[in-house]
Amino acid sequence: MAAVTIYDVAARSGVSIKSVSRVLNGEPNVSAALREKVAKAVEALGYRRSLSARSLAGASSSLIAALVDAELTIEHWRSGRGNDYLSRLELGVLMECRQADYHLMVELVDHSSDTLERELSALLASIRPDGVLLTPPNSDHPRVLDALDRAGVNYARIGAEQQLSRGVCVIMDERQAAFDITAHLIALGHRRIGLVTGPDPYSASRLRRAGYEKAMTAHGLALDEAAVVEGDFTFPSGVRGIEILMEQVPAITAVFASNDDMALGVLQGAAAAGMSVPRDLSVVGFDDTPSALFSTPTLTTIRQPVAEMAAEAARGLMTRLRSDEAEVRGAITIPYQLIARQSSGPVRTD
Amino acid sequence: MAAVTIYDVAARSGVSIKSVSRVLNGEPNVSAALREKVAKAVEALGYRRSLSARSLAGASSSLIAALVDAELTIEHWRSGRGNDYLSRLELGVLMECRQADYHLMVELVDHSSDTLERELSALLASIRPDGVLLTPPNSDHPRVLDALDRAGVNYARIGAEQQLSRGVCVIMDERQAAFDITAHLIALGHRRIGLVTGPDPYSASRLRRAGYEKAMTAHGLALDEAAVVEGDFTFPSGVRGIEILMEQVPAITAVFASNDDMALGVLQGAAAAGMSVPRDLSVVGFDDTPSALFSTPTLTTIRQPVAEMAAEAARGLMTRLRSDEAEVRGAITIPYQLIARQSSGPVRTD
DNA sequence: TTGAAAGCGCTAACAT
DNA sequence: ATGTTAGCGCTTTCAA
Repeated sequence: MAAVTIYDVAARSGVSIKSVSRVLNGEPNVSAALREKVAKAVEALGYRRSLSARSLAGASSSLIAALVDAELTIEHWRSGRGNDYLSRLELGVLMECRQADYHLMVELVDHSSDTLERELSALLASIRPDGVLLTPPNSDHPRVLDALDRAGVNYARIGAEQQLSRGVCVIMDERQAAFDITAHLIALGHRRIGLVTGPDPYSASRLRRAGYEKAMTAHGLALDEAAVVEGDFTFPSGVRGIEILMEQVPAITAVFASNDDMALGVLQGAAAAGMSVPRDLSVVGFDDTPSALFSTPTLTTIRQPVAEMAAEAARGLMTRLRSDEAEVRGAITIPYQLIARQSSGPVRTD
Repeated sequence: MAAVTIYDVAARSGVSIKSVSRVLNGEPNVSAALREKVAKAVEALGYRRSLSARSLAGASSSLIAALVDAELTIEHWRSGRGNDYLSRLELGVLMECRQADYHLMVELVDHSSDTLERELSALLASIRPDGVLLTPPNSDHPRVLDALDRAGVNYARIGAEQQLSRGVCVIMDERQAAFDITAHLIALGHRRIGLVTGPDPYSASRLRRAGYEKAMTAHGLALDEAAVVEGDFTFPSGVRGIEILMEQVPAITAVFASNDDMALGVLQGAAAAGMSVPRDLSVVGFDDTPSALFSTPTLTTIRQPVAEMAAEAARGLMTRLRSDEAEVRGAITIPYQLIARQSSGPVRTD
């Protein structure tokens, strides 16, 4: 079971280990004959370069570390749910890693820890990834970015909002998307449109609210404080949201929930109150989670191409790794899509 | 930016690198004073052992590789969906890795490749994980197991069915669960119960079908070939499933779909056909995906504690790694839960 | 175009 | 209880 090493390959092909290394790395100045000999020996022996030896000796580890928020993860773990966002994200990254021959390591990072910097630099010192992939909320966390900068490691930020010149940023125009979906409701004749926002610390919450407000005022509609309630991105908070809204704004005909889970809650709350969607109430969400397709009625929402964003981020990161931080470009914006389904319809005029 | 090495720590604390190594690894025969000195130097320098150096020099890499099916992943990636099962699984593993100071690497493996063995041994030769985590369908793939055995690497198998003495197996009693949920329908008075199965290659499909059949015959109900249709675990195949069933078995009053996605499809198909669930038709699924809670009506199903299974698998694997394969125990069976929601009700008797 | 030799930062025998 | 010395399997100078 002794592993096949570069020495075995060198011996079998009758060349030096350096030559083998050259062939393996596709370096120039190697004769075709030598290349051929080595390739044959590699094939015959089933040789594979050791990742750890390579990262120890060389400058690169071929490792991409995805830094996932611990708190969020633990919460999901507790409730026995998966994380659709993360799952899609990982799929995207995985596909790119496979192509570019990188390996993906998934690490938990507690963004709310007060020893955050220490933990991060410890992690980086230990695994020495070539690049780091940041997911929300870490992608917008200045202390995280600072720590990575200090460690001198390249990173890509998915769904970032601020300081978009730092790292490879891949974003979606959340504000415009929220504007669009609100405008969609207005186009259907709705005037009294409620909003169930997400928690304020999330940049997504703020941006989506801004888009909603912009759409309202752009169409000459008044902003009504009573028509806005704050949720926490969970299903129950959506149920509560619509209950409050119905009380505060009895004439309400449409609701924009800041994410699908809450929109689904709104759907259920509306049903419980005897309202028929979309006849009595139009409901729209944001994210296009799988459930948006399975709900009754199916949910009008914004599709966020998370996997694509992640793939783009990974690609950007790898490009940067290759070119040694040569090119510095701005954020990459990925297009979203407004998916009109059954939950939104023309305002009732009886 | 030069990395802090064990030599730096040794120099600062005035001891040899071996002593530092001893302290770091918690080896015996170290005086408290020395331990103290080293700890201080480590702290002061912010020293972290290099993963690659450790795995190169030592016998262990502190790496767990999760082998995820490429085909399945690519399919999810194409359709822009996440994979709830995998997501939950990963959460469970991640929590354990964090505790035991292992790192998780996620790798795609194409179980249908005809160079499967080569790819696997190449992967193992390259990253040299201490242990491997197998997810379905790889966890039941003899060629995969053989390749891992040949490489001499320990593995845990999640959701395995066959040869449960190989590796650390963590399973759920799918057959019994299917039996239970079928019996649940029978107890509600249903006699004509349809089954939408999953694809045959999946052991889960076969086991669930077996449980269904056992429950039927155990309660003196005839097995009707026409009441069984094969789906492919997707939502559309559920829609098609109920369409076919209604045609083949007009008197049908209940359907057991082999997973939730298909059950949700059945729900939609039934609604499209003007049937009210559960008044006209009871529907049950399997998995308890998030959507099961958001559907209208909410879905009666079997809750599979995937995260727990994965955590248990990881724990078992790590134990085995520690004890050098000392203990050989059988499969670990994790309890499931029948969750009765709105989609199943007493048979209509008018 | 090719090769020899010196590390990379650890662990592991083998002293002491 | 502590230290010395080899490697682990590569990449990287530096020579030839």
